[in-house]
Amino acid sequence: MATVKKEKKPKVPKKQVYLVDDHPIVRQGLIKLIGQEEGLEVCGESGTVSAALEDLKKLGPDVILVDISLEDSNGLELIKLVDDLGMQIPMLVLSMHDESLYAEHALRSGASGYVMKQAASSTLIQAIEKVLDGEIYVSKAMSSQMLKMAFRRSGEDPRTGTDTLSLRELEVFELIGRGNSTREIAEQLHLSVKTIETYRAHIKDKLQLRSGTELMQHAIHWVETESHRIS
Amino acid sequence: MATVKKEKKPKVPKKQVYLVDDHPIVRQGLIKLIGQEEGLEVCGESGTVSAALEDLKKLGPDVILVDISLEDSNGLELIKLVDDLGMQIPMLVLSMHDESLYAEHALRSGASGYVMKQAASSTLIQAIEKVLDGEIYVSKAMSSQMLKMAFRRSGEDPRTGTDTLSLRELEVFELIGRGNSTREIAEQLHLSVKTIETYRAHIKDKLQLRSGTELMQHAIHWVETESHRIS
DNA sequence: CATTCCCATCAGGGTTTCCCCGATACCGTC
DNA sequence: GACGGTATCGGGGAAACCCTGATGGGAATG
Repeated sequence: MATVKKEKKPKVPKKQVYLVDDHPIVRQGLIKLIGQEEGLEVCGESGTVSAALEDLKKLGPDVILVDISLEDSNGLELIKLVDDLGMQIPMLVLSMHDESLYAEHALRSGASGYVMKQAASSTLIQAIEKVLDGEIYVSKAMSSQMLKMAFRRSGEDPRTGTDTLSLRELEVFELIGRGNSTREIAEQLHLSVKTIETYRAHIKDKLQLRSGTELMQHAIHWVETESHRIS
Repeated sequence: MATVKKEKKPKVPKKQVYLVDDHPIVRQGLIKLIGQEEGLEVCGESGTVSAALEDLKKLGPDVILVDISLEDSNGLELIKLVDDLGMQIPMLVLSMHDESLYAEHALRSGASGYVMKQAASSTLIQAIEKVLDGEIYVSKAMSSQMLKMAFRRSGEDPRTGTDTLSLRELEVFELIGRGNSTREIAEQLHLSVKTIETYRAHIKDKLQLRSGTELMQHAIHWVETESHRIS
């Protein structure tokens, strides 16, 4: 089914878009939204990493839209897998999660862009076209922040901002992420509360976080996603 | 565009659907999805409670689709407001949040149904038509669970977990998980800081958490994982 | 229909933590 | 040997937390 209306002049073949999102309703919506565009067409969709991988080999789309949270795994895992397979397909992350928490991870995993679902639908279309042209898309606010980050550590192995932290700071960061309070950390490390407070301040400074709440959010997030491959 | 085949006889006027969702992309998708149906038509949409209330008075739709998380408030608040205004409009909650956490609250607030975004789009259409007929829609799993709950309403084992939280408490819990401070939450909900502190205390109590740090840890973890788990 | 229970909202006052100012001392390194 | 980074602490005010209340409004129970 889904016979396309004006099939008569296929001189410019439509770019094929593949969708990966665990919300069928959102998928259906995206199909309609993208199908409305002149140069775009949805060639397939799924809600799981496994189904997506199968489809991708068969369909060979021009661009992939990936949600972060999927039924069986994480969208970033899919992106890494596709990237490792050597397929040269631009991938755009479409997520309701906050950009500041995921965008950098997404790009490092191999994505070409990040769009929040809070964004306007025109933004999504723009982003798709940008990554189809081989460029990177993130919001303006995000790109300027990432540029700042990139400048201050030019030398080393670029991971997250955590690599600018000193050993002690990293230790404290991890303990924060595990749910310890300032006092508990001080006791655990046999240090003064004041010292831990200083570390918190330094970490916030280096990671450009505004409040202690934000610090905690990032610490917990980091512990859950990335601490296992460091220690 | 999208000229419907048999438009010549509008003897059965289309039912007017109003959308409230804070994700523009999802809204666009829903418009296309619903507009595709014979008997349905989207007459308006917004992402905020205030805008929705204005529109509703003017448009008088036949049914309202409401997301839980909105830009300025909570979808259930909107439902209560509309319910209190005496408008006899069936309202259907459409949310990415787990049904077991919100469905009961939603129905108590005055909604006629609850559909998760993880559901198939055909489910949504069915649900819309059911509530248009004046009936209640929840998933089969949910309805049986609610029946069970209703039967053993003798105040036995107090359930532990997020489902013991009241509406306000859930709201605050989620805002904590999104990295908001107490003051920020108070401002966002137009409440006193003291009130938010009370909620935090209640949440800690109900969830058996010891420190505010632990509360935050759980809230952040919940926000990050809850959106893609289906029970 | 009085009682009880939960929910939503807020206050007072003491304790703890956060945050912005420091400080000292130990390192390298250039 | 001046400089920058690290590790360690402190003072003091602002903010958040914690405990103990209070009020009013529903819903449930008897």
